[in-house]
Amino acid sequence: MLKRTHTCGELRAKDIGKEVVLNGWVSSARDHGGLVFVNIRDRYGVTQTVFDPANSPKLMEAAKSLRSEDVVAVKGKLRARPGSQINKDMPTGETELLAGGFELLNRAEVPPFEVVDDTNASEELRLKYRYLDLRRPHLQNILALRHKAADIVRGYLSRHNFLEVETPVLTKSTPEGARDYLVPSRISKGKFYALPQSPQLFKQLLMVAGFDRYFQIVKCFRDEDLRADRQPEFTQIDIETSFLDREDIYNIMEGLVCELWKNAAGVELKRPFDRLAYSEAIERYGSDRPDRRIPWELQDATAVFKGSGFKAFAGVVESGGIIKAINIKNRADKFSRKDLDAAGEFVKSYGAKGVASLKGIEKFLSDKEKAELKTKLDIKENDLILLIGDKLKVVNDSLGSLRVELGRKFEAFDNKKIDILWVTDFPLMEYDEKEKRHMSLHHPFTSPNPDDLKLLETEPAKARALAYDIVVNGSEIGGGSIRIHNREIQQKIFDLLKISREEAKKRFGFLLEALTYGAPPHGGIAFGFDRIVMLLAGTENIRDVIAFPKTTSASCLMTEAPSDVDPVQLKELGIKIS
RNA sequence: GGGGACGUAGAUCAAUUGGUUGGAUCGUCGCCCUGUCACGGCGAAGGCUGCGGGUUCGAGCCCCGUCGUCCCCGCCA
Repeated sequence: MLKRTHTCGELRAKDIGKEVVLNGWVSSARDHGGLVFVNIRDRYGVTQTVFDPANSPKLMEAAKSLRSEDVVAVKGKLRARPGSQINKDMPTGETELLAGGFELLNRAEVPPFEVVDDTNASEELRLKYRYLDLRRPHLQNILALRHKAADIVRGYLSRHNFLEVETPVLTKSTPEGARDYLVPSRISKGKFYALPQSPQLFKQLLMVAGFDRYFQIVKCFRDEDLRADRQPEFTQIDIETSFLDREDIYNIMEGLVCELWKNAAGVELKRPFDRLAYSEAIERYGSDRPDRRIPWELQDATAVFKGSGFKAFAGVVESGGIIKAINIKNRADKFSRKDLDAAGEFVKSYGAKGVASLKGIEKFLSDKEKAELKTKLDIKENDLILLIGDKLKVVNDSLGSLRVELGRKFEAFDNKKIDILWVTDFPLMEYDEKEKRHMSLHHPFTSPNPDDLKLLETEPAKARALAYDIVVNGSEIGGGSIRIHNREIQQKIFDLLKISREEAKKRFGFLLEALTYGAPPHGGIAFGFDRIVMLLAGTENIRDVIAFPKTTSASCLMTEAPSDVDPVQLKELGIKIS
C-alpha cells in the first residue's frame, strides 16, 4: 500500500512542491464534473486533495466513486491554492494535494450519521456506533487532552519521587461504601471476588511496606446509579504518602493541580488554594462542594421569623427548624411567577415543601420584621429574596442546590473563572437514622483530628476528621485523609461504627494485622480523573471524556453488555439464575 | 426505588380538536457541472409512527403496559 509521508494536519505553505502521500478517511467528496475535490481526514487534521483531468483524466474518473468514510491513500505533489481559493478556516488551507495516484484501502458503508463535529445525531445512535463518533475531531481532541493530563500526572509525581504500583482488580469486598461489582470464583465455587471501589487498603499496605510515595492511575468500580458525572467504572489518580501531614499533602497536590491546569488548559492558578471548613461551607453555601463563582450566599433568618405573622415559618421555628434566605441581587425583574413555581418544584425534590419569595409573604410580616430582613440581607431595589424554612439539612440541601441552579440560569458569574478550594475538617462520622448507628463520612480508616479524640467518647458526630476534599467550580475532584496507623484507634473507630471484632477481622483483618507490624504515619488522596478531564475540556458530561462509556442504565449500546452468558459458563461457576 | 422529558424516512424534526394521500431539511441514489471546501442545479427512492394491548366509525395523536435514551432525587465510605 501507499504509506503516508505526512499526516493530514501538518502540510503548510513551506511544504509546497513536495511529493507526499496521505492516508486517511474521506470527510467530503465534491464532484464538479470536470474536477473533483476530496478532503482527507485523520487524527491530525484535514487536507484537501484535488483530482484534475489536466493531470490525469483517468484518475479523476476513478475518484468520482469516492464516498464519505472510505479509507484512501493519495499520492501527489503539494501545490499552492490559487490566492482567492485559500481557506483560512483550515490550518492546511493554503495548500492542496494534486492527486497523481490513489489507492482505495477500504470501502465504507454509508454511515448511520454524518461524522462531523456539529452532528445532530442522537447520543443513543452515536453510542451504538461509538467508533464512528470517536472519529469526530471534538472527541479525538478530548481523548488527546485526557492522555496529556495523564502524562502530566505521571511526570509530576515521578519527579516528586512517587512510584506507580499496580494493585489487584480481582480483590475482596471492602467495608461500607458503595455496592460492589462481584466476580464469581470458578475454583472456589460459591465465593466471589469484588472489583475495587478504590485501592484504599492496598495503598495503605504499600505504606506499611515502605513505598512512602505511591500513585496509580487506576480503574475503580461502583455498582450505583449513574449521573451526568458518574459512571460505574471510572478512573482515579490514587495517591498515598508516608511521614507527611495535611499541610505537606496540600502543598504537593496543589503543585500537581496547578501543573495540570497550566500545561493542559493554559490556566495559571493562584497558590495556596483557599481553605474552607466543612461547617462553614454548609452554613454559607448549603453544600460541601460550594461553587463560589456564584455571588449569593445563604443567610440565616430564623430569628426574624420567631412568632412571625407568616405562620408557616413561625411553625418551622417552633419545631426546631431553620429559615434561610438568598439575596439574588438586582434580578427581581427577571424572575416571573412561572420561575418561582419552577423553583418550588425544584426544591421539592430535595424534600423542601416549597420556596417563598419575600414579595409573596411581605403582607404577613410586621414592619419590624421587614426592617430586620432588609438590614440582615442588605436588600436593595430590585433584589430577589428567596426563602426556605424546614429542618436544617433540608434547608441547606434545597436552598444550596437552588442557589447553584439559579446561578447557572441567570449566568451570574464569569464562566472562564476557576474557583478552587480545599474543604477541610469534615466530621468523622454521622448518625444514620435508618441503620441506627454512626457511619463514616469518608471511610473507616480516616484519622480523627487528635484535638477531638475526647469527643469520640461523648459526641462522636461532633469529632472532626483529618479529611479534605478539593473542589473546582462546585465539582468535587478529589478527596482524602490522614489515615489511622494505630491499631487501638482503628479498633475504637470500628467499635463506634458498630463493626464487630469478628466482622472486622473477617473483612480486613489483614489491614489490622499490618498496622501492628510498624505502620508509618500515612495519608493520601484520590482524584477523580474523569472529572478533572471534564473541567479541562469544558464539558458537562462524563461520557465525553471516556472512550467507551455506558448509558444511564449501565449498559454499553455498542457491545450490548451486560449480556446473557452460555449456560456452560454458569455451570462451571456453580451459579443458578433464579 | 421515585420524579420529569423524549421515541415518526438512514439522520434531525414537523403533522390543526382524534379525521381523506404523514411533510421538511440533511444524507443516499441517478443525471448535469473545472475552483469547491456543509459545492451547486435537476430528478428519484426511502415510513409496521419503538413494541404489545385498549378506547373509538376512525389513533402518529387519547388510555394501560413494556422496552430504550437523557436529566434529577434517593444511592454514590
